Order: sequence, then structure tokens, then C-alpha cells
Amino acid sequence: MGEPLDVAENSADQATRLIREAILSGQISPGERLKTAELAQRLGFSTMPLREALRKLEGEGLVEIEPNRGATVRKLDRAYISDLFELNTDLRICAVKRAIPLLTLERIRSLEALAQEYRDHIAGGQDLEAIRVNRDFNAKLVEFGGNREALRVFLRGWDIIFAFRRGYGYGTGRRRVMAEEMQLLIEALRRHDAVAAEAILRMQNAAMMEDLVSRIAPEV
Amino acid sequence: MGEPLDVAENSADQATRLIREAILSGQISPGERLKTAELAQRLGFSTMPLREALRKLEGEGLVEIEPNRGATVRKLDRAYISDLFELNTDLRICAVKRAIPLLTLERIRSLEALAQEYRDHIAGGQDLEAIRVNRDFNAKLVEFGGNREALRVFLRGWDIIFAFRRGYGYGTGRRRVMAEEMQLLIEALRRHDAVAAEAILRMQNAAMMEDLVSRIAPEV
DNA sequence: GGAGATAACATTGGATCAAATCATAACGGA
DNA sequence: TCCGTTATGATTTGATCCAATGTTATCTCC
Repeated sequence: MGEPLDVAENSADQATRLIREAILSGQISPGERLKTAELAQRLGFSTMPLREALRKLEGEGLVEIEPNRGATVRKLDRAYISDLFELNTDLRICAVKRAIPLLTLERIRSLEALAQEYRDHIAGGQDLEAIRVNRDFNAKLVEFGGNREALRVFLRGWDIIFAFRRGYGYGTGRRRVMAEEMQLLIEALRRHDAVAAEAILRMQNAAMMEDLVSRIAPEV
Repeated sequence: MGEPLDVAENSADQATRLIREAILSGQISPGERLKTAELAQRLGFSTMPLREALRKLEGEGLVEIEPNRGATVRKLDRAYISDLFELNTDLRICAVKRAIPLLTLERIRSLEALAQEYRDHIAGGQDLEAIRVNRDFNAKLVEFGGNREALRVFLRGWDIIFAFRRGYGYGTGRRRVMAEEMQLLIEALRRHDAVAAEAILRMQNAAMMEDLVSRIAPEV
């Protein structure tokens, strides 16, 4: 997310970044224990920077620390993920509504370029690339709403959701539909049709939600 | 926010809580430097827990840490605050829309009780109490939307906004209008009138935004 | 054999220390 | 007098140590 790139980073910041990436990329799974000594040795740091890194990640909500009991990767249950998902849909809809009056031809073109890239990756079977472009497309959508905080919250949620989905597998059937939805959305934006845009986003939300729920065991 | 209340807390957790409260209550102002040694002595801890506390607050976005240069309270500029404000309005609107079908008489009554409490505090000149009740009222509004993540984001934003407003002063003129708006909103909710509810929230947003902008020097 | 107490082990938590880095002040030369 | 350099002090950073706590395995007693 917003890691300082301007200067050489600390050991603590490096460790934070590495662990965050490991969590979000699925190398470490939710609920897994994070021991300072073990991580320190594996990453080549002392335990000190690790303690700071884990605290920072706790602040970000990715890690839970219980006193005298250590740190674990935050567990992702159905309620948490579906809340995040719903929140992100709300954020996209609100952002798009605000974005429409601000739309320029250049902005629409940049969305089209990403949609095209997405189709190409799907056609070429490059799944990981497609997922990345999908993220970029939606981030740009929210970005055009002009609210940095909304974008930050959105990206955080997106990354957590996808870390979760990585563990449970994606629905490959939705890939092509997604490409169509992107196109429909772009056309709605071109017409400055907020109602249609919202409808598309809500449909997408419903479909993805169904996909998610079908993959998760019912709430305990 | 989500501090563990179940067990006795660490020095690090205690320090985190104390510093967060100091920031949000305005005892420490934005941009101010946070030296580990100084804080450690003042709070009666060693420097170690302080380092962890500052890292956690960095993760929460309240504190900024620059490598080899130390920690400072995050600066709150016009863009950041107005973004947070806009985001919170969006969150309230989306939450209310979802809350309406789920409304019970009991829920409406609990909102009414808070609105009444608010009026009483205003009448009695108890400003701080009124502010707290106002927070509770809006939190409940979002809570009824049934999305925990949305609530968490909302409360975080609310607290930061009010930490900022504390430094710049509140508009006392809006107090009574606010009480009326609460009542109007409750009536709209009773009628299950989502359009009216949204309109009220948007009006409120516009008024508060104007109030905020008038208090802040224009963006640099 | 099973349940509870006890002991051994692993891990976290807090403190202290030395090195690295940054900020500030003093100094010297043009 | 002003600017660049150097030296001093303050602060962060990383490392290591010991105590406190939690966990696990072992042993004893019923």
C-alpha cells in the first residue's frame, strides 16, 4: 500500500513489507502462528525489527497479537469477507457516481485499455496477470471518484479478499462474464448513465458474493 | 477501536491506547514529534513498548514514521479531512439504505432515545456529552446497516475528523439544526423512505463540509 | 488406564547497550 | 557578513540479555 519509497527502508519496514506480501499472496495462511525468532532467522533480521513489523501489521488489521501468546495471521471468516466485499461494492458505486461528472475522454480510454488488457490475458490463459489487471481496473474506477481515503480502504479490502480467494480457488466461469461487465460499465460511463453503472456493479456484486459463499463453509 | 478487553493488556497495548487517546483528544497535535525516550519516561514504560506502540499506530494511520528520523502525529490537511468526511457520508448513506429493510421498532426507539439525549445535552450546555451522543447516534445508524467493516472504517474516520475539529473549533450554530436533522432522519426511517433519508444525510454533509472548509486555510 | 500435578521447554516481554544516523551548533574561510 | 564545513549532541536502530508467561511432556497417584 503506502510504503515509503523515497528513502532506503528500515529492517522493520522491510520485514513489514515481506510479511504483508507473504500473507496477501497466501504463503502464510490465516490463523498461522508468527513467531518472532523464527521469522527473524528466516528473513535475516534480529527479533527487534520483527516485533515492530508485527505490531504495524496488527495496526493494519492483518495480524492479531494476544498478550504473552504471540501473533497470528488474522482469520478470515465468512462474515468478515462478505462485509469487506459489500463495503467494496458500496465504495465502487459511490466512487463511480462521483466520477461520472469528472470523466474525461482520456480517463475512459485508460479504462478501455485495461479492459482490453484483461481480455487479452484471459484469452492467453495468463490468470495472474488478468487478476492484477482486474485490480488495476477497479482501483482506477475508485480513483476517478477523487477520494484518496476511499481508494485506500478499497485496496486494502480488495487485497484481503483476494488473499482469501486464493486459498479457496477462483470461479473460472466468471472470467469472461467479467470482461463483458467491464465493457458494459465503460459504455454506461460514456453515456454518463449512473443508474446503469450502479446496476452493473450491483449485479457483479451479487454474482461474486454467490461465488464466494458457495466456496465457504457456512458460518460456525 | 478493537482493543482486546478480554485479558490484562501489555505495556505496548497500554501505551498504544494512551497515545491514541492523546492524539484523538487533541493533547498531542498533528505534526508533533513523538520521541520514544520522552514518551517512555512520561508514561512510565521503557522505550521498547513505546517503539511497538508507535509502530501499531503507524499501521492504523495515526502516526507517521520516517526511517532514522522518528515518529510524528499524522498531519491533517484539508484534502485528507474532506476525503474522510465524504467517505463517512457515503458510508452512512449506504448503511442507512441497507438498514431500512432491517428496521425494528426497538431500533428506531434506540435512535430516538439518543436524539432526545442529544437535545437534553444541548439544552444543558453540556457540549462534550452532546458530541459523544452524536457519535453514538451515527455509529448506531451505521451499525444497523449490518456491516462491521463499514462501521470500523466509519468510526476511525469520525474520530480523526473530530480530533481535527477540536483543534479548529466547532460551529455552535449547527447544534440545534443537528437535533432537527436527527429527528427528520428518524421520521424518514419510520416511513422507510430511503430517498428522504439520503437527502437529509447529503444536506448535513454539505453543511458540515462548508463549516469545515471555512475553518481551514486553503490547501497549500 | 486416566486425571491432575509438576517439571522442562519454548516463546514472549521488558530492559539495557553500542552503533548508525540525523539535527544542530560552532567554526573557519572567502 | 555569509556560506560551506566540521564537530557535537540527540535520537533512532538493531542486538542481546534475563525475567515472566504460556505450552507441552512427563510423572505420580487414584
